[in-house]
Amino acid sequence: MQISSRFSVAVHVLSLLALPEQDGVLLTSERMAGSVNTNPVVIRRILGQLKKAGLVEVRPASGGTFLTRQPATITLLEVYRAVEVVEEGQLFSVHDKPNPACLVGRHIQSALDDTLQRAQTALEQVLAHTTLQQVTTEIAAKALIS
Amino acid sequence: MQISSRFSVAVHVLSLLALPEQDGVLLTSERMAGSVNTNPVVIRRILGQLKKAGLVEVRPASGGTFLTRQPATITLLEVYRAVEVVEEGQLFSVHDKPNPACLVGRHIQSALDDTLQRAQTALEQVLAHTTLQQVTTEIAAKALIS
DNA sequence: TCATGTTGTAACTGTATTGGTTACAATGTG
DNA sequence: CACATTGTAACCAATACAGTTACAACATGA
Repeated sequence: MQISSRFSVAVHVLSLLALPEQDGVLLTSERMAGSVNTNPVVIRRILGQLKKAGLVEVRPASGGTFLTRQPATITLLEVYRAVEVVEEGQLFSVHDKPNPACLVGRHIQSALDDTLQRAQTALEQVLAHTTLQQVTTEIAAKALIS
Repeated sequence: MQISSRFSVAVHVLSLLALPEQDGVLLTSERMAGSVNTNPVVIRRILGQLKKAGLVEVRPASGGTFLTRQPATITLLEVYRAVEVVEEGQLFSVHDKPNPACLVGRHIQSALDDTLQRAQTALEQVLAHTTLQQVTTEIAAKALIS
């Protein structure tokens, strides 16, 4: 089981928006889909989520999408949350309704919960400390040496 | 998307094995299923994975399952790996085949990879530092105060 | 020896999520 | 007012999961 690629696609899309456009052409869902290599509707769905989270402004009809904030102030955790790949605090699913007549069944959930929560938080903290700018800087750096 | 409950069920099962049996009755898949509240076949499938990982010994036909190691030496990371809820290094799925003709498309994967790997490792390290014994101790503690 | 109970697996089911696709109404702009 | 684009709904195929039935293999103990 894997975390949906919606997250990586969202970061891809935001990177496109963060990097200087070539020749001022508008970034439509069609063009973004071309870079991601998927269908424009998939991009629009994700843009809708990013818009709802306040990360981008999408111009309907006329086309064009823009970041509402500086890349340095956008963390990957915000993106991760925006595309709802994982509900808050629900990365691990725990079997429900263990047998309350059993010592283990009665307490396993709360006994595990603390550890699972910490594991999940550890993952999210790494995302929280990575900004969109770091990603685009990395992309630019790789472009130079290759 | 969530990480399969196979993991929490496996920890539940191992906790049953780690805690002193009542009256020396053998722990069959049927009895474990009763505590987890699921089907015995689900338990046997997971026991098969734990056995393959060398964490338990299962007596065929006659019944009965036993830990092969002390609970203090078994980490939740081993259990997590044993039940294969997530392939090694594959917690995040990244869209494949981004457009190589695009600057972002060409470098997004490797630019993201480092961060995602660190996020995943952070999660696994929490599991690596939690032992089965800690879980059963927690269960026993909760049983006392409730 | 043989009946019993258990494990190990295969096969099938229903459910949910995902990513892709078609279709089309709504809409802002030139 | 024509046009390109967005925003959505609807549908599809693929995949994963947990549950279930069924049954062969087999160790034990009567």
